[in-house]
Amino acid sequence: MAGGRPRAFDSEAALDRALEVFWRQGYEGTAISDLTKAMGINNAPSLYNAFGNKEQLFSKVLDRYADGPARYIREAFDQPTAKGAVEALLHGAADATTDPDHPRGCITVQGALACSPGARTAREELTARRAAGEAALRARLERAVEAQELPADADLERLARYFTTIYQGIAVQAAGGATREQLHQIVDTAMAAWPR
Amino acid sequence: MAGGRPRAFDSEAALDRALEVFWRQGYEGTAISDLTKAMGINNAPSLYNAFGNKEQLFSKVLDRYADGPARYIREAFDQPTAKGAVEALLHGAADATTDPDHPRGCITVQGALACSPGARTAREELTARRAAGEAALRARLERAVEAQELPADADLERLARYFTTIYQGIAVQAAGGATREQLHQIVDTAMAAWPR
DNA sequence: GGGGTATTTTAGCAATGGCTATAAATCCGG
DNA sequence: CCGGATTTATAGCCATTGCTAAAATACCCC
Repeated sequence: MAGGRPRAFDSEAALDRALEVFWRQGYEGTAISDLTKAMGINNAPSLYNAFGNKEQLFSKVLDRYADGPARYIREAFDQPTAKGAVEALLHGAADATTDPDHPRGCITVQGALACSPGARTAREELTARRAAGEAALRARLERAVEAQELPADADLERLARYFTTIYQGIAVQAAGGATREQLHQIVDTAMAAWPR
Repeated sequence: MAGGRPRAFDSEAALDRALEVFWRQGYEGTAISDLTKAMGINNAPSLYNAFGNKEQLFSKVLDRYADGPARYIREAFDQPTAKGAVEALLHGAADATTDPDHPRGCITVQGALACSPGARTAREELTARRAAGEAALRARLERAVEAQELPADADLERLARYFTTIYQGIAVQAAGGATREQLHQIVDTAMAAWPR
């Protein structure tokens, strides 16, 4: 078994660059040439060889996003209380969506909200990932019922959907230029809906 | 003064069709050929002659949106109380973003959240219109202070931004497939933040 | 029916879209 | 230094993008 000609670029760094572009311009607003340029790849075939087609690259980029800039989401669920978890999630979103080192907003929200039929797969993937986030939050709330932090008759689906809506609204606000402080204020206001 | 050859299509009906397409596919996901097809115009020059270029058409479409499917927004502010106005606004959004006669979501949110540099003007126009909505809500809250519905020290900017965030979150939820009932529930939950 | 006006029609341009066949280059093990 | 493996490089395909010049058509008024 031999080795073959080595990659001329770092795969993970290239994925980070691709993430940046998709994040800023959305799936449909991103051309392959935008990607190769940003990723430091001189030619399209190298990109296709390494990451598959545009859809497949987008999917890999979303994984990278979840493990990188959006890592705080999973970590938020590790908070000792569900209320703390939601606060960590939303304050984390306020920070992440206004991080000067990244595009504004959340790629899961703005990556492909409305698009042509040709981008349907990408849109559906994002929809599924958003639904998965909501489900994860709901699961965290269920643990809170078991721990008697929340009453047994709390409407967890409703709560999870509400806070997910806050999250997504924050992402839109960030994309529109809201400041970090303003977003944190929104979170504080939103927490008024926490069951008492 | 003469008349010239008459239009072969109804301008307002054509705008409604264009709205539908931009709403469903976003600014960047919509091709001129998509528009002419949907608008019942056989050729591009007729469209350019009647509505200007893509950006200008998009702007006209947004006006049409505000006067049509999104008319409920302005009307909501006419409610006798500010709380009633916010409720009318958000419950109206729950209905409008899930209207089976229109695409899901809100064109102001999903029309151009993240896009290529070529769509910058469209994105900025949408951002401005969202900011205008937030400002209008804030103005309505100011009237409520004058009417002593709200305390003089209420943080109106914060409240307006919070409910705007709810509105935008609802739009994302709707685009992702949430049901009308679920969205109304979100509104009820969100109203817990109303000052007491 | 002719003049003036505004529209539609036809045809197409230059640029870009995603993607790929083919060939050259660079590695490893022997 | 050769053979197998893998990646890069060159070049380009075909469809579509937003948009437009030029010509043909249809109306009103006189």
